[in-house]
Amino acid sequence: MTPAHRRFKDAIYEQFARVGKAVAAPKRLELLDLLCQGPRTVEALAEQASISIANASQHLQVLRGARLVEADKKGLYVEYRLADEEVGRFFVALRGLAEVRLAEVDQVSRSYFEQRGAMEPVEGKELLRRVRAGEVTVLDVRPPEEYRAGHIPGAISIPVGELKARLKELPKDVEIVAYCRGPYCVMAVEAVDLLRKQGFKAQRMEQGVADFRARGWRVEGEGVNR
Amino acid sequence: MTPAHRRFKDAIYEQFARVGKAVAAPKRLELLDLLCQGPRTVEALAEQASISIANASQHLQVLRGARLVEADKKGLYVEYRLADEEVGRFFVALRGLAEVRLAEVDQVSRSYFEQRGAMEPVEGKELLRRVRAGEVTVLDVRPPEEYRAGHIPGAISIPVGELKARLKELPKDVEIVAYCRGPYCVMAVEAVDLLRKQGFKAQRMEQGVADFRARGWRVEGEGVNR
DNA sequence: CAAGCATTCACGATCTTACTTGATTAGTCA
DNA sequence: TGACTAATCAAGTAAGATCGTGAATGCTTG
Repeated sequence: MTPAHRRFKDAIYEQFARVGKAVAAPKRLELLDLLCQGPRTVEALAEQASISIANASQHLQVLRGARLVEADKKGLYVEYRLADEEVGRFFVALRGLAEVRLAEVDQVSRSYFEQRGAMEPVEGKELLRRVRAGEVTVLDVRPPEEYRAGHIPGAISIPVGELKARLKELPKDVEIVAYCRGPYCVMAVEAVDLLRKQGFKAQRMEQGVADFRARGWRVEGEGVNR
Repeated sequence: MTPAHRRFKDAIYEQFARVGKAVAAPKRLELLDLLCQGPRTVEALAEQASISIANASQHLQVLRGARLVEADKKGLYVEYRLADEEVGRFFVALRGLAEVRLAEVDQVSRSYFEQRGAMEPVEGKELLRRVRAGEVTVLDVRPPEEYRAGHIPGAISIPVGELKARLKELPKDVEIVAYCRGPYCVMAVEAVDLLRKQGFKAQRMEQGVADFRARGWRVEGEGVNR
């Protein structure tokens, strides 16, 4: 017969493990990362994570079972979103722990970004300071829905696909800092690439809105599409 | 043929999931929690988590594979410890997320603590303030190794098993605040129970050293048994 | 009411994980 | 050296997870 305190501990850690299990699959982490950018339909999530809709639906239900995300019907679509700001912070913490502890994260991203000629010339901290102080033009290159769901204060929105056609909206003389979904998203890398070739002074910022929120910094335009 | 950016994303999220998988099993979380209190041998961990030694060893290797813990041989024993303070903070964050999001955590612990007559009469914040200000006698009822590996500044160490025999070491007039491994550990509950029956003014503090570290507060006697 | 569509459910194939038992390794101490 | 011991490894089983396919659900719109 198991003693009561053992049964209690087993029950408690089993609950904790619900959260652990929810973040144990790579695809669920990718979905969570996408949801950190803003709410989305199942279809959009499936497409952006490159999985089938049925599969996405199942993963989302696992996440919902752990109460990390919530869903409600918006007309014909079901819209999923993070259940709580705390979930975004937790995701950023997990990602940060992986970055700190797993050398492979650095290897994988280094090999990818280097082969694309992406570099880290400017000090991250100094760049963040200038962004926050409004000393540079901040450019959000994510899809417009994500910009609407929340963006860095003062940023202008030009999706990376439209950038080439909308270059005239950008200043040639002041420095431009482009950002996207976060350190492992490539949209801002592409944007900076293009801008530099066109003679702009452009930098990439690794942080996205999830990182800003996790640091307790202000994010503009939240809750617009609730 | 999968595009390069997809392969990159898959590789990155797979790395993140290593951390997720490591915290997906209840027993591994229990081991992690124990290791937050201080380094331990495989045998001690197995016993305290109520699993076989072989099983504990395997779980510990999973944790080590995710670089969350480190091990080195100390004479006849292998001593495991957290790889990084960040790991302790991550564990506290996961636990906190489960507490906030999962009503079951509250239910399970409430039903257990209530049936033992444990209560939360004092405001947690006010209690913490008094502990940090040194206005009360702080009592650490964990095993002495754990006290040695790190304890709340100014706390005195009397393991819960020895408490009855060592009551004379405690003051009758000033308030005593007992703590143990954390909110889901029952040692401090027992201690407070005993103390009150003996006419002491005793309170239980839910926080343990892991919580103090996670808040960036000072912990005394760290690294003594490295 | 019926057609259309986004999402979920159900089932099965394949893979992974947790845990046990028993053997093996690598260190200690007489 | 040889008995002893902590920890790991290896193999097997049972349970659980991932993901695809195709059918079912339920809302919306004509």
